[in-house]
Amino acid sequence: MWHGSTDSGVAVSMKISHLSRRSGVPVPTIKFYLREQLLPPGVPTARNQAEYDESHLHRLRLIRLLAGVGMMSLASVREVLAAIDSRCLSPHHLAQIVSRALLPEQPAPPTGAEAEDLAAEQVDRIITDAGWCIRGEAPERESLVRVVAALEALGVPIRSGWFQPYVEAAGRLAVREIDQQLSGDNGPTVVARVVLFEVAFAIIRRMAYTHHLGMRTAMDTPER
Amino acid sequence: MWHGSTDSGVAVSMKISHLSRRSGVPVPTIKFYLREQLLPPGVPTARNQAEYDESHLHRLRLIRLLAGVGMMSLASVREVLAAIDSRCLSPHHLAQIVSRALLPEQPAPPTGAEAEDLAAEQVDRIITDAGWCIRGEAPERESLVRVVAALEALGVPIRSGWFQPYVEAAGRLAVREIDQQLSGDNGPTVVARVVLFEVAFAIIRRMAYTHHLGMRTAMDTPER
DNA sequence: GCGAATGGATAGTGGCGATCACCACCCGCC
DNA sequence: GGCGGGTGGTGATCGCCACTATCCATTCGC
Repeated sequence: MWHGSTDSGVAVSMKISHLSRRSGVPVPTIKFYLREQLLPPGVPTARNQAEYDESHLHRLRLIRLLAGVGMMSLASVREVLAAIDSRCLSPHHLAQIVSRALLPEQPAPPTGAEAEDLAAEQVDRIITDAGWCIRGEAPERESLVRVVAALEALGVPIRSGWFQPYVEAAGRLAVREIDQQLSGDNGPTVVARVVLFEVAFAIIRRMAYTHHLGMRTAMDTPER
Repeated sequence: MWHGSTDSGVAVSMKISHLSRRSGVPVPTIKFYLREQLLPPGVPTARNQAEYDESHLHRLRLIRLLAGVGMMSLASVREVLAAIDSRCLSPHHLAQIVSRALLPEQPAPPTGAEAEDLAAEQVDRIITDAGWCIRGEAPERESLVRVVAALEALGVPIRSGWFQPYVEAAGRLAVREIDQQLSGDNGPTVVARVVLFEVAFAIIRRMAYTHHLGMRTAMDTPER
């Protein structure tokens, strides 16, 4: 596909077109990322020549991973990259930043504050029942309040304990994931792991859903 | 908030401004949705007058739910609404359509087909191990293959059985959700349920993650 | 009767993620 | 030595999307 090139060789440095070929990202887009400071500049060898290395390739791949698979905006990508670059962050803090960058930042729709408060109460109960210490201003809490409010507006009663299985499952998976990455992972790897696990589980969930729907409904598949 | 109005009364019909007030959606946007055929036209009473009813309000809320909470494009919203309107679909088929509308339709990045095949093999093993019957062309499978390929490119080995806990958890939750909605739900309710469950669990997962990270790292929270 | 609201239609906005165009320059190769 | 294509840097431009804005003849409601 990339007609050979030095992909498996010891190419410690390359020009932009080479970087483009190895990453699959078009040259103008790489230039754009450079301009946006998502990608650090290469080391200049002349007025209009610069050399890029493996680190640029890795970062380029990471950007495409975050934006493509993780569906982050470039602004969020920038934040995550900044977190990676500031080496003073533990892998765990880093993971949390990524996790939060993954959740949609809805601009707080003007929902009636009445139902909102009731939902907030429910959410708080869920959180305390779970034994979690989540701060009140956490973006996760905000989002969940909105969702619960919507559920209740729909007539789905959120009895206490309703979310128990979800909470338990989430807890188990979280512990597992954290254990997995406790070992010596560097910044980018932690980030990529978090994103990919998140997305992978969402897909698996959908697969399970589809399968069990198929089980219940013993019919031909609708084929879209 | 909506200065009283007939929100709790028996308003079977209303004008566009009333619809706007009760839904919180600005009039121009409602007009836009009407133009885009996301919202059916009201019953005309004169050349430039039409009456809207509760069904319009519900649909409007559903549109905002799908687009806002579910983060669907209006194109996907349109598909889902069409599925609701074609009454020949079982709740299960409907749920599946929604579930698929929720997953991102990435335009298949030009990844090397080599790693792709290897990942496809892994994914197939995961699926068969889980005992699921997912068709090879299912969009879920496609997406998962891409994610697994990315994971492997990152050096995260996907041994067989690695995803076991995920698969089991997903299965349990799926069964639970399907059970919940087996009873007499109408189209819109099924759709809203699927979307809200999906989003809610994603948030709960993130909460669990944050909590357990906090447990491991007994430090002050970074506060973004 | 008259101001405000309505429907219908066309045009415009703002943000985002690239992509194009241009240009001086530099490298490799004949 | 020269020439053709690649290179960096920059500003402009594009396409898409989800809305908004503007206008106008009509019509409602008081």
